[in-house]
This record gives sequence, C-alpha cells and structure tokens, in this order.
Amino acid sequence: MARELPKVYEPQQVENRIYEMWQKGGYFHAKKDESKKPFTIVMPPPNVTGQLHMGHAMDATLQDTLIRFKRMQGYNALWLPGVDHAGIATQIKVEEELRKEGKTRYDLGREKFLERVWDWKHKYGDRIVQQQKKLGASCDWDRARFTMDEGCSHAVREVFVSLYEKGLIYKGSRIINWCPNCVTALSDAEVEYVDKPGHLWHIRYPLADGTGEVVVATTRPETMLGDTGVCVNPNDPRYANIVGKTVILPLMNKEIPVVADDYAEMEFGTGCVKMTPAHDPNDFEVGLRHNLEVIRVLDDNGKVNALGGKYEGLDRYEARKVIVADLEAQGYLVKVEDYSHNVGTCYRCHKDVEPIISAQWFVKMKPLAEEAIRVVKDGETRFVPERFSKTYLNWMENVRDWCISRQLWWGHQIPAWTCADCGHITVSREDACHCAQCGSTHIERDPDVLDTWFSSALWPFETLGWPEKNEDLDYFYPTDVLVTGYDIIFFWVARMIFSGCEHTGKTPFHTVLIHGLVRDNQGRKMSKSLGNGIDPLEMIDQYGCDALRMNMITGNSPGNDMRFYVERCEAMRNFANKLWNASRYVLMNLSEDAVNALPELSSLEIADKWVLSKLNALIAEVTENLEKYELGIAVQKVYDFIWDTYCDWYIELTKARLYSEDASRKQTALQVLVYVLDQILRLLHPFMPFITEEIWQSLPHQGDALIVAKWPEYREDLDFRAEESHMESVMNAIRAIRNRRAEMNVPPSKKAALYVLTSKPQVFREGEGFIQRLAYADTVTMLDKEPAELDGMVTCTTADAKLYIPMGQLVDAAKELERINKELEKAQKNLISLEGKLSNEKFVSRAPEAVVNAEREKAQKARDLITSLTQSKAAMEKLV
RNA sequence: GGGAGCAUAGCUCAGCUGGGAGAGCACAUGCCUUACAAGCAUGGGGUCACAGGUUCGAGCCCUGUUGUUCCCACCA
Repeated sequence: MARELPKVYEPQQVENRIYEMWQKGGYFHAKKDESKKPFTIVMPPPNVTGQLHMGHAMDATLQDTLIRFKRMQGYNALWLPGVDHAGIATQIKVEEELRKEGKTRYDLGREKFLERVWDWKHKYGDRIVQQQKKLGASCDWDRARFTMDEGCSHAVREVFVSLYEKGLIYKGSRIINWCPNCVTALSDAEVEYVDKPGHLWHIRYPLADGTGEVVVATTRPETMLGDTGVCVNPNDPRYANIVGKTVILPLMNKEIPVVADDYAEMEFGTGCVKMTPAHDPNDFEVGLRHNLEVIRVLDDNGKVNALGGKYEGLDRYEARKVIVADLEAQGYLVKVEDYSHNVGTCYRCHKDVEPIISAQWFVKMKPLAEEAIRVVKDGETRFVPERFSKTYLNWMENVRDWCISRQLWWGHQIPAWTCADCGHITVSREDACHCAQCGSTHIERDPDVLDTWFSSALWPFETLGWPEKNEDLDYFYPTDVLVTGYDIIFFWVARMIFSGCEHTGKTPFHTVLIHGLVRDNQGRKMSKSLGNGIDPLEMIDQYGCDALRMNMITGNSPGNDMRFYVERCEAMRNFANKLWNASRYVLMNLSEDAVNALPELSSLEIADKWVLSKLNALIAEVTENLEKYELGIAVQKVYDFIWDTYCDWYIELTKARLYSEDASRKQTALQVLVYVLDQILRLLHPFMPFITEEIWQSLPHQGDALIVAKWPEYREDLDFRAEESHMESVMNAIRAIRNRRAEMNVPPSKKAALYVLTSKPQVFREGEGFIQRLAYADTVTMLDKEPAELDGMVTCTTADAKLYIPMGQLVDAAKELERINKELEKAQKNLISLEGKLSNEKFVSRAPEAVVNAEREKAQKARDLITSLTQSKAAMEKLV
C-alpha cells in the first residue's frame, strides 16, 4: 500500500506533523454557518504565568474529546481558547524578576512597571499555548483571547459601569480579608481556611470601678490594642451586674464598655468576649449594634500602626509575643491553653490573612444570585455529575457581597475618579477628565484594579465580542458545555453564571462538566513544594500524546479525583501500538486499487456479519455514552472492541481467507477489515486523535482528514443478531478447547482431531475452518450421537455443543476425573439454585417473562451439561 | 456545626435504567502461531465495609453504623 509503516508506533514521528496538517487545513476554525448547529466550548483560560500541569492535561483532554466528537457529528464546533492575566500571580512573578535586579515595583512606578509586565506577557504568554498544542487541542487559535486585551477591557468597563449604575456595585468600608504579604484585599473565596495549632490566651480585664474583673479568651492577643469593648450574653447571670460598666483595657490603659449581645455564648470559655471591631467581622457587627469605636491597629503590611501605642512598628507576630510577655509581667495573663483553630490563609501565598476594616469596592450579590439560583434549579444549567449543583446552590444561596478591588497594579483599573473638591465619585465608560457632579478637574482615578475573576466571569460572552452586537455572539452564545475542575466552581463557574444571566439575559452554558483533581500515585495533590508533580509534556515525549489522553479518560468518572500512574501511560502506549500493528496487518494485505467500502452484503460470511453486528452495537452505545458525558465508559468500550473483538478475534478469523487462493473471499474479508478499521478509527479519534489520523491517512478514504470525517451511525441493515450468536457458539467451542489443551499442557504444534456433537451442526460446519485454525484441530467431524468409544477422549461441553478430542496417552485419567467431578459439582449447584428460583411462585409470576424464560433456558442447559458430564465421568471411571 | 464523596480482586479503579461481578497492572503456566513479545493463549484470585429494610431478585434503591477524604461555616 501507499506507505510502509514501521513495526512500532512512534508518536514523536507523527504528532507534530499531524497537528500541523490540521492547522493548515483550517479544521479548528469555526465560523458562523446557519446550515449547521453550533457547539461551543470556551476554554478555562490558563494563567499567563502558567506551566502546563496535569490539571490542564485533564481539562484539555476532556474538552478536546467532546469538541472532536461534536465536530465529527456535523456540528459547527468551536473551542475558544485564551489566557488569563492572573493579577496577583503575574504581578508576583514580575516583582520577583525585579527583585533580582535589586528593585521593587515602587522604584519603577506604576506605568513603567506595567510596561515590564506587558513585556513579560509578550515574552512568555505564548508558552502555555504551545504546550496546549502538544496535547492535541483542536482550539480555534485564530480566536484566542487574553483577559486584558482591548475587547475584554471594554467588556469589563461596560460591566463595571452598568452594575454601578444599577446600584449593584458600591464602595464601602467593611471588614475584608487582607493579605499583608501580597498587600491587597481578597475576596472570601480567595481565603483558604487551615486548621492550625495555636493558643487560647485568657486575659484579665479589671472593672474600672475596682469591683472586680472579667476574663476574656482570645487566639489573637495582639488585636487587643484595638479593643473597644467587652461583650457578654444578655442572659448570662454571671455578668448581669456588670453590663453597662466599663473595664480597663490592659497595656493601653483605656476604659472600654461592657455590652450585652447574643453573639457571646455563655458556654464558650468564660462567656466573655473582647471586641475588636476593626479586625474581626463579628466584632464589627456587634460594634455596629452597640456603637463601639472602630480602631484599626494594623497597617497594610501587617505591622502595628501608630494607634498601637508603644507597640507601633512591630510585625503582627512579634507584637503578639511582646504583648503576651507584657501581660504576663503585669499579671494580666490568667492562663494559656493549647487550642487549634481555623486560620484564614491567602490562596496565593498561603500566609495568614488578617481581617481588616478597609474601604473597598463590592458587588452586591443578593439580587444577582436570584437568577443564578433559578437557572440551575430549573435545569437551564445542569451540573454533571448532578451533585455539584448542590455545592453551587449552597454557595449561591449564602453568598455575601463580593470584594472586587485589589491593591495591585496589574489588572483592569477601576474606572472611578474621586473629586478632590466635592468628594464625588465619578464612574464612567470613558476616561473621566472632570467631576460629574461639580465639574472640577481635580479628580483622581482610583488606583485599585479589579479581581482577576471579575474579567474571567465574563469569559463566555466577552470572547465572542460582547458588548458589541455581532453575529458570532448571536450564533455561538450561549455556549454549550463548560468543562472544569470542582475546585473553581465558586471562583469561576458561579460568577460566570450570574454574569451571563445579568448581562446577556441567558445562562452562559447548559452543561457544566466537572472533573476531579489529578493526584500522584499515593493520592496526594501534585504540588511544587512536594515535588511530586508529573510533567505532562514529559509523558508525551515518552509515551505519546494519545497515551496520556487515554490515561486521563480511562477508568475515571466525572467529578472524581484520579491517581496518576505512569504505568497506565505505558498500558495505553501498548494499546496504541496494538492498533498500529493491526492496521499494518490490514495495510500489508491491501492492493493498490483497494477501496473503502463494504462488499455486497450477500458475500458476507459469518465472521464478517459477527464483527459488523458487534460494531453496530458499539456505535450506538458509544454515541450514547458520549452524549451523556460518560467518556470513561465510552472509551472503555472502544478499547475492548479494538483489542478483543477486532484484533484478537476478527483478524484471526480472517487469516484463513486472506492467505487463501480464493480471490473473492479474500476480497470480501479485506473490505470488511478496512471498513471496520475505518469505523474504529472514527470512534477512537476523539480520544486518540494523532494515531487515528495517521492510520486513517494511509487507508483508502474519502475526504481530507479524519478530524472532519463523519461520526459512525447505527445501521439497521448491518444488524445480524442471529449470525452474531452463531459465531459466538463457535468461539465458545474454540475457547473451551484451548482451555482444555492448556490445562493438559498440550502445545499448539500438537494438533488433534475433533468430534462435535451439536444441536447446531450447520453453524459448526460453517465454523469448521475457525476451529481448525484457532483450536488446533486437524480434522473436525460432526457426530449425530455420542461416540461409542470414549477411551482416551477429552470432552468439553459448551452451551451448544459437546466436543470430543482424542488425546490418547496425553490424558491423565485420574486428573481428568477430578476435573469432571469439580465441574459436575459446580453444575449441580447451579441447577439447584436455578430450580429454586423457578419453583418460587412469586418469581415466576412477578418477574418479567423474558427474565423467567432466560432462567428456564439456563436450567435446561444446566441439566444437559450434567447429563453429559455424568457420561464422561462414567467413561473416565473405567479408565482409572 | 452543616453538606458531599469514597469503601468492589494483591494495587489503582470502572460498573449507565435493579437480573452475567468486570478492566488495567501485578501473579502463575504454556507459546517467537507469517500485524504486534509494547505480543498470543490459558488460569488463580472478590462475604462488592458492616447491620437492617424494600423487592420475586440488591454491588446498585431506602435507613442506620464504622472507617476515610473533601467542601462550606464568624464560635472568641
């Protein structure tokens, strides 16, 4: 045939070439075409700083598989890629680079610093894209977007202003999560709570009137510098008499009030809580109710500020030590207990987060959440697996206002200008040059930028041109499926849904396909600090992209974490090689003028009908599985069909014909071989795109490329159930004979005669050749009754036949008798259980008829088997 | 405190609507059978965590228990 294929599949020789071919063919590009239905996936944009990791590989494999499946089904499939500017992550990277030069971002100033970041983006921003291409991603790269590009910036500005105009964005002083290390505010979602061992310090606060004292307990003694009250439960008899009095705040020597509020729980600690409204969200709330002063004692870097008296300038942890020591020295410390508690940490740098009162911008979430809840409850957006909708709804129903301002430079700067003269804040789509209220030109733009997720939230529609009206948006939006890990449901999925609902009036996708995390082979998260990460690119180099992709999908179900085993890559590489060699077998036998078409159905033989019928069922099932997002099940079926049905059986079944002199029989076999191979390649292509395309190109084919070939469909005319079951009868006989020979250690080279007693002589006559070849029989003889002489005969019994092999001296009568007894016992047990079932009146009357009949058949077969085994037993006993 | 997942062969995991307990790897035996030793054939190995319940029938549905992992939540 056209090309001589190497004996071992070498992905390195194939993948880049094939990928280039696809790109040149423009197959990844989707443009509006009313004659086709669109199918759209927007890619979760990886961080521009990112290095490809297994999570990306998982994400990309699932999406690419779906997109390729839909493309082959005839949809106008668009997979829209892009990259995220990743505010904090990127800024930190560039700042690190600066540090090596001995500089900070402040040395450069905002403008110069941003130039540096853009330089960095232009230099490295493409790396992750190149890596994704290695995964075989069939994205429409022409449409690739960046969350900071002009269009996205425009969309962000539009959304900010319109939400502000609707009163859904506001600026206010609230307790927010502050990372003193990253020096910025964080949203609630960006805080990770970690259980850390700590202490509970019990501190004595004397009553100002000298009549006693209260003892408060705290995990953060340094915050006492900002204490402005003490809180007890109004129903607590122990403290009823001191409510309204004041206590002296130790170290600060300040009088602060005792207030009564339900917040204090009588059972916990002493029932008495110190109030630090500037550094604790609950205290803040209590403070509001009781008019407590708000004194912020920590600065942006987590150091005690001027309001902290003599502790000014101390870092929060140093301050803690010194304060505890002072308390102890002055006799205020009652006791210290070990106490482990939840500490909020920054999801970026993992340093402890400080709750701090600060003026920030917020999105008012309640009104936005309503519709976002409705679309999921009404099934307009469905999570796969379903259980994640619970996670989502639970979050959405309890969502709090979203702090969107960040004290960074890299990001979308907030379009708000504050007037130095009248204090009015002007929020505007165009850059403002004067105050909208008083007209003053003494206005200054808010230096803060928006949370990175603010722009990611718009991803499904900003990438299609929103807010401009355009045909792509009309055609491709709403998108179809969103594929992502469960770890960013809150960060991203939830925010996309409410953003889509609010700004486009439509939920952005009908399905959210959730996958789990890829862990190491011990079940640990892959992480830099553990050094247990496995580089997907390395796996691709070693085993090929297709093998890695198969590893990601096989044996995995949606939403569940998976452990990564290099061994499975190896297994999948072996599978690729298996397919490769099967294809070589077919190609070796193909003539120059071979065509890819089924022969006349009338010329098909039993094996052909068997394989075609099995293929037909496979097509129906795999298509259904894929449509239900059961990729793991789908791929398993294709794998089994290829290895077991096609390679181990069908190819073997065709060998006699291929090596025979009968040209027309040979031709039929070849055409079926090619046809089935072609169909297999199509079914496997979404999972293993490279090898399938490479082989397909070598086969006779119509069309330019497998990537755009038509997805197989079930064909009524290829449903050969009767022949399928006849073939299975013959195969069962072959298996039984092989089994018996293996038990007796008879080598394949040692052929033996075979006598067959069967109720389906026709079938076995047709399968004679197969039995000879695959069960090492030199002759096959049909019997119409039990052979008279059973000496030296080995018998095996299948559902349809009794097979006799004269093995002469090879038969160890004692051993054989033992085997027969064992089998007989098993059969009798089986029969007893079946008869029990059938004599159960309830079973017979209530179970579906088909089930009952099947049991009756089984029982009959069991009886036949017992009869036949009993005869064999008798014969064998004579020999012992 | 609330919620969710998981528990099936030595290991890692599938098992879609309840009727046959499966795959890969590992293990054992025999094979270089003209596509493939990265292979072929054959085999051993499971109380489907435990206890109840529903059902003619439960790995699958319901209740509870135990173990384990994760998510959410302001108990100082």
